[in-house]
Amino acid sequence: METNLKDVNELIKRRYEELNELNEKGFQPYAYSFDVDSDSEDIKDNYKEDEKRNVKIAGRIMAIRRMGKASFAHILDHKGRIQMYLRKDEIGDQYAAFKLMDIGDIVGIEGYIFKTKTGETSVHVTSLELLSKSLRPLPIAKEATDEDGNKIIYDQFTDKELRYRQRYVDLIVNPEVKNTFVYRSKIITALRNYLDAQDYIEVETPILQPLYGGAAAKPFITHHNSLNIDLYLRIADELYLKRLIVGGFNGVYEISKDFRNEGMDRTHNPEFTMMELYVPYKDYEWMMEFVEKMTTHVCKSVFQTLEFYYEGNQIDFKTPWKRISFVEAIKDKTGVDVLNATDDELKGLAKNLGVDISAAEGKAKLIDEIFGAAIEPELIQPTFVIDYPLILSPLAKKHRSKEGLVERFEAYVAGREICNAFSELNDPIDQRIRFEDQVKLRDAGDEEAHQVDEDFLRALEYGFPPTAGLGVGIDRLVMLLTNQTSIRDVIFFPQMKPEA
RNA sequence: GGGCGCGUAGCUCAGUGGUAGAGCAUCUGCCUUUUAAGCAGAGGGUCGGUGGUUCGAGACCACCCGCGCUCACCA
Repeated sequence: METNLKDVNELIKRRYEELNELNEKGFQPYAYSFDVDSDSEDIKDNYKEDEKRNVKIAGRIMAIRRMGKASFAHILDHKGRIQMYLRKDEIGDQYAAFKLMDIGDIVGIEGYIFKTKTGETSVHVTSLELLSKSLRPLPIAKEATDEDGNKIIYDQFTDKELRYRQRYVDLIVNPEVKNTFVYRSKIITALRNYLDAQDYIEVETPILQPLYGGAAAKPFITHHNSLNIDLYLRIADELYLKRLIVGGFNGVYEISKDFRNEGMDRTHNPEFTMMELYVPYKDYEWMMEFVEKMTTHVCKSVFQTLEFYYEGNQIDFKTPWKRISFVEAIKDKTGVDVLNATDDELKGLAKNLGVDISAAEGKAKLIDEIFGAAIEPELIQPTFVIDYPLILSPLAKKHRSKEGLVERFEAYVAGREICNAFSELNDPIDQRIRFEDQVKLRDAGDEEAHQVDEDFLRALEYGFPPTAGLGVGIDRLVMLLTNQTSIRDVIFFPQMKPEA
């Protein structure tokens, strides 16, 4: 047997030999199709003692117990595991073929449902077909059930590096991983359904952008060959979606990947999923209620509850959520009015809070750091933090009555931000001033300050209706609702360094 | 990027200077309701990599690679 596999070991070599033997005996090891008419869950849920219902199912062999002329095996399909029972005297040649099958092989079976002596609902196989021969050994774990009915898993595949690099294997052998991703999908579907039901339309805007904006972040840079220009991978969708509101849409949203060229840790992946929504003629007050209603819809439709458990905290999403003022919250906690404090006072406060102030150069960042250290960790139950300092928010509209503030809110849950929203700045003259202030910050060394987007300003100059805008970090929302502590556990293929 | 930790068989892990181990998985034999099936036997290793110390290194030292946790930055 020839193979190109460099790392052929005994186990893999053995499987190639079996593959050959199957071919020689006339068993096609890679089938074209198999008609399935049931699944493991249906079989277990709908077993009736007095009926030998016939079923056809397909799945991956996960455990084999051979006893000479009869065998038991478990197969895993998209719903779970089911046991099958095979007898040589009933399936003849196919039993010989089964001897050449392994854990990991994908098979199609036909048979009737029965219960074993020990009470496990199983399929008594009348026909067995190999659908795909597996050539690599799975990191298979064994399962048992203890006296109290708890599942015990032996030698579970736990190596995080391998699990992330070979997610396909992780998904096969760690069923709860699949669960989390099914929830992720359902959460996004629920969001989309809710937005569609309000008649907001889902749109697509450029990922490759000549200028980047809509957030404070460092971009990835790429190059277009025939135009011979550098382009940025978007860090946010905001500025393009607002152009569409200028264009006259009555509410647009986009669920998409954004890219930020920054550090990676358990809450940051270089590419991540954002949902942004813009609704004309509304303000941030309206948007707060919208966020409450949308979150309620997602929680109830996906999880049938508003109560969640996350990192040791019981979270209750019942509305209305608490609202606190950004500036007042800091003042109440520390006695310092960040709006009127001098730079030295802010630095002193930051130092007292244990903030590393060498990294936070500007006043805006200093204030942000202070909030992060003093207030954020206490925001366990859903809380709207409202009315941010203007200098933190170059795209938000000035507060209608409070000097130095903008109409902006972030919702916090379990000490983490889950969304960011504001009454959008629709005054093109003010927007230009804000951009110019950003340029000053950039010139002063703030790499994450905005660039001036002249086309965006031109769009505003045509007339941008008053608009409420919202951004939701989908990965973090999924983490919260599925009780995952690492973003890598809610992204199928998290960014990794190349394999050595 | 800094700090701490980890990397030994397909998987989970022992092994702190003297012949590379265990359980599961794999292979051979027996076994027609088993279920971590069982019984008897067998094979399987570039101990992440490269240098060094030593009579002798999986272990000690240096550097490198990868991963995890954490701090910094951010969402």
